[in-house]
Amino acid sequence: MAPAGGAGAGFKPKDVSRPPRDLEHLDRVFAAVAHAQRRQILLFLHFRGGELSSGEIAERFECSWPTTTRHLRVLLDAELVTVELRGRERVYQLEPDRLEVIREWVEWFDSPVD
Amino acid sequence: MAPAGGAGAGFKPKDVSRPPRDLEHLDRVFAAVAHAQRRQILLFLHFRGGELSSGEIAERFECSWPTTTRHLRVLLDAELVTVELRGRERVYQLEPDRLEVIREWVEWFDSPVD
DNA sequence: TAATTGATTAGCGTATCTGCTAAGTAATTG
DNA sequence: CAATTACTTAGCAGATACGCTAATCAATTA
Repeated sequence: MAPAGGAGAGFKPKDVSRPPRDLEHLDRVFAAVAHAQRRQILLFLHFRGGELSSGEIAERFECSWPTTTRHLRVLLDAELVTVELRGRERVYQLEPDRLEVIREWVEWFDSPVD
Repeated sequence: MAPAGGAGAGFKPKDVSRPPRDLEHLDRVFAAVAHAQRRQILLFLHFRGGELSSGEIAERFECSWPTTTRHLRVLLDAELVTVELRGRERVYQLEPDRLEVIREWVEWFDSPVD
């Protein structure tokens, strides 16, 4: 047990030697949800059934469409969403399982101090 | 049910008209944990029993002490830690309950889409 | 194939973040 | 009370983040 040098993802014994990729991933997830609009986008996706086009998402926010596009890119890089091209639309899909790393991180604080 | 405009804290019906203070708080918490070293500080505090002096924390990290002091300030502003003065030491205490807002936020994604 | 629609990319300005070193404050020790 | 110890504050430089508008690209429609 040891929440790993940098970010402390909640992993099991066998994962001890995981490459830094995971820490980078955890970092990207936390960085992604650090912005209120990106959190909103994720929730919006959830409550709208898990998938929405760029336009539907951009429409929902007051900032410019390109700004929303960039937020979507950050969410994509964190793998919190995926995209699928449909005709000339781009449909973003929520990947709720990816949010588990956050939950797991918080759960470290439930662990006995020993 | 509605995760509130900006950040979507998990709150119950009676909280619907909470002032923006809560959204600001959620924002500060997410911003605070967005940095790997700050996440490490919280975990370090947890695994060391919940309280440590500035020196003990600063010692643990490679960056300069003032840099760590500022990270601690961010954690304080997010109310994830508190300080207590003891002689010339400053003892930081973990406030694990404050992490609940993160858990609650993630739990929105467990809710049925309806 | 020209025009339209849906969306991204490019590029820029400003603001915030993060790191550093140097200077300052406050309690304790000699 | 001077020196030391423990820590924070000030101030600066470089990197990132975020918002915008203009330009571009790709699929459809006329």
